[in-house]
Amino acid sequence: MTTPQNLLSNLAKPAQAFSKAEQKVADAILANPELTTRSSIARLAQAAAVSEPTVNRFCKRLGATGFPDFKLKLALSLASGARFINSAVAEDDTAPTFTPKIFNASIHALEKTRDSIDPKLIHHVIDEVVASKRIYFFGQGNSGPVAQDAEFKFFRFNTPVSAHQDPLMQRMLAAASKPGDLFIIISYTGRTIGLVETARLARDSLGTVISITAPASPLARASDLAITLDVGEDTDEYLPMTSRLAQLTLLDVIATGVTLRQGQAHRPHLARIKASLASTRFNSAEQDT
Amino acid sequence: MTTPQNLLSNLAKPAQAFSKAEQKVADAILANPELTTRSSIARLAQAAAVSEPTVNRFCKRLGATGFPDFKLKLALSLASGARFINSAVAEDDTAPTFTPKIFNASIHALEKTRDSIDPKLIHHVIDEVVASKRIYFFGQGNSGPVAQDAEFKFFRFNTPVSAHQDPLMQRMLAAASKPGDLFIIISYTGRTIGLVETARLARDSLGTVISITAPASPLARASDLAITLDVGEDTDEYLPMTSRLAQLTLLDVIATGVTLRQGQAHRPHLARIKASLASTRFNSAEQDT
DNA sequence: CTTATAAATGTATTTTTATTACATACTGTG
DNA sequence: CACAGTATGTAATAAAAATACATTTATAAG
Repeated sequence: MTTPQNLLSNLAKPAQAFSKAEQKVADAILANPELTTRSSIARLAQAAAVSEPTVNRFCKRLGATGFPDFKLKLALSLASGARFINSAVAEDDTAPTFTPKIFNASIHALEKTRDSIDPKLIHHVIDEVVASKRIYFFGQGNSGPVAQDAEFKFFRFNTPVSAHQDPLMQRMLAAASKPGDLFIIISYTGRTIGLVETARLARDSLGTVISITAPASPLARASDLAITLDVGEDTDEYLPMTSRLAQLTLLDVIATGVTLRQGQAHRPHLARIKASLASTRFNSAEQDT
Repeated sequence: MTTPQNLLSNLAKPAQAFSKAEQKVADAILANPELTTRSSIARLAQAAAVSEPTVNRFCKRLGATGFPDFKLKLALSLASGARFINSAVAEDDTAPTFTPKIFNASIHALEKTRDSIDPKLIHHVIDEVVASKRIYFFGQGNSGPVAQDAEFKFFRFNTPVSAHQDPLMQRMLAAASKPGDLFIIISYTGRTIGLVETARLARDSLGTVISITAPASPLARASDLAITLDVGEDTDEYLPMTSRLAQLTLLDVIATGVTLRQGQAHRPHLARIKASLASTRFNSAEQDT
């Protein structure tokens, strides 16, 4: 993806030392950025009540090579929802204002994750999943539901799978592991003592450990493979959730990869699962709940 | 946000009846779309080995008003990751190709949800949450983990909250409800018989029911308030997951709204929760797990 | 296999748009 | 208040895009 230039927030920044005429240009653009992306330099110059070269200089000052390039960058930063990204939710926000902010933060986190994932690593993880005889998903606290979700996702494969949130259960299963057992451990911080110890136990007993966690964390070091997610997290106030979306999507990527690897083999199995759900629905059944 | 034009996928579509020269233009653009957004019409014409008016006509045929407008739209569809959106994961995809596809599908789902949410409805939902004395999150199957996640999220408020996935438990709690009890029921299809009955039971007993579900579904009709999500779902093959991301983010929006409404009041409570987690971490504690 | 006709493409021109060079008007400082 | 130095505008030039129109190419009827 193109580097987000985020022109727009630069424009609005009061710290920017614009000259009088340039400020007029900035104001005119801010008044209707959408329109600006489709305007000619003459039109914008008129709207700002300045001369055309002033507009041109303004564009160059902001890092564009000229007016057309500026319009392009502006359009790009408009498209990426930059309008809200940098602005955290504030005390005086109301539903119409904070709703897009939160969605945009989530979108931004997914974009960031998408651009930072190493496909080779994913490939290796899929290898491990396909090779495994038994899969355990472990998570505690907020990551517990993620593990559970993964269980549903991986249930369609023929490999036995289960999710566990209870630390004692996790520890027992890890200690009893044997080759062919795959432990996928999810932890945003990678610092939860219980999970790190569990990972070590599992490897000591010859199980394989894959973690989805923070870069350079104790858990990452204690794993055979670590998919590290560095989603710049929300403030102290608002509990982390964007990381969970990234984790969930990542697990979906892995599940999809496994599906593709298995090809046609697993499909009858899938059909059986669907059929078993039909009777729990008011007609026109779909696959989810 | 701007309507995604998705020019790019139109370009690649083989169904498009392009003439010989126009096909050359399409190929030239597809060869390097990024570059095209910064090219002049002359440069592109040369790259495609056609005349300039041909390029211009090509642009108009694709719905642009001219070449500059075409470049703008192309840049926009490039930025929105349109490269992959319409292209479902295919049998011959490998990790480097399907990974961005899945992330983009998720991003797209969130964008769609963001643009379809009615802030007034969110406002009402927040009213109900703030007014409630007890909150229950119900979900079955894939939505179970979402309910559980919500429990974590809402735990920081002083209102007692719990999540339940067991149908019998759900039914019992619903039947025993009283005014002040708020049931938030999550179901992608809105057709799970057990959940719809549970909703009715809860309302019969004077509890309040809010659902996060499909538009015009039995569950939506059985609820006091229904937040409907219509995330065009994945194919039959790949189980629905984008809907869950939308649900999760939506719950985050609601939780944020409640936080803002409560203002400073709940903060000591939050601090206490954080302190209680500190000892489970390897130094430098963060808030998630 | 012509030939008429329409569609497609290209050439040359005009119009629009952007940039540059340069002149003028400000701003602040000694 | 004069003199840098910067900021802005004017006018000319260059670049880009769109148009009008000519030519070619394909298509179908005879």
